[in-house]
Amino acid sequence: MEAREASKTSPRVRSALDALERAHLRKTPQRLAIVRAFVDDTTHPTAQQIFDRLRRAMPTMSFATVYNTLDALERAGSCRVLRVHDDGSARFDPRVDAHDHAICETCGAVRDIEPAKRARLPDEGDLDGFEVRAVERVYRGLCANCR
Amino acid sequence: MEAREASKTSPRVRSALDALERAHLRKTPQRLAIVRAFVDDTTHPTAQQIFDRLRRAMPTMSFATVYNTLDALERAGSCRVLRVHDDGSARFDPRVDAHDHAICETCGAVRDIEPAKRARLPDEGDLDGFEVRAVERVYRGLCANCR
DNA sequence: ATGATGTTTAGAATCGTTCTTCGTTACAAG
DNA sequence: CTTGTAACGAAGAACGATTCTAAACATCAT
Repeated sequence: MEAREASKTSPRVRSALDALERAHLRKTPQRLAIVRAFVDDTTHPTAQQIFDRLRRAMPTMSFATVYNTLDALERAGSCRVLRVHDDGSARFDPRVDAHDHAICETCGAVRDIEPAKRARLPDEGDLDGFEVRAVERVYRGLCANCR
Repeated sequence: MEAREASKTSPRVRSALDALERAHLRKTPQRLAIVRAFVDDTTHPTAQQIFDRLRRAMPTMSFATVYNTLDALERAGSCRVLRVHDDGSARFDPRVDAHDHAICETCGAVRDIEPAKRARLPDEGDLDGFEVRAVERVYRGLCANCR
């Protein structure tokens, strides 16, 4: 029973719902379902993949709601959008702390990577007045499975 | 007259055409026009922008030909595709040597950045068997104009 | 409980990109 | 030079991902 209770309020689910609250966004059943289906997923799913998972439990769920909710979560600061594939499709990442991504050129899998210790920014001179607010690093290559 | 001659065979134009030849791709008038319109452009244009420039000189140019040619150039190794904007649209970059990009969150401009000296890869342990073939670094922030 | 406001639904619309069909052109072999 | 073959380009239709629209509905502060 403790496990069941914990699954309802896993730390990530709780933090996503708190973020919605802070942003004055309503906690609707749809949003709750999407948060639960997505927030502990490290595979960087597409909106379609999240939608497919939810159809079973909420058959009336609209595709637009998935986009709207992920958008709301992003505005609330508990989700990020990633565009790392050739087709430009959006992948959603529930991790919002600093981290990088490795993309397998063969199978397309996206994996979180801890950033290099003492990673460097370009020399100020090379930035030429540009003010860096965020850094994204993408490693392209072959995952352990595909090698 | 030297200037005119040089403009017809700028080093980048020549290198792009050589690359086409090496890849056994034909040097058609359309491809030549696209190469000339694009190869010295550091603004990372969309296919639409390149198409608009060419309309004047080649009114019959098809939109698909722009994509096909940029694709051919990419396969030939003298162009890269960049997807750094929220809409996932493709930007084309004639620079194929190692460099990074800064994206202005206000105006959307994309600027080439020289990579940091001694930039680091993540620790092998964190890569967990992933074989890195290429690294892309994107800096998001404010360009000198928009600050 | 109630109402103002925010949200969902379903499907249409949009946007960037790719595909398809067919006519044209380049190049090679004779 | 002529012809065959494959590559290429034009035009527009098709496609897939995402966003918009209008109307019905649900949430939450009061």
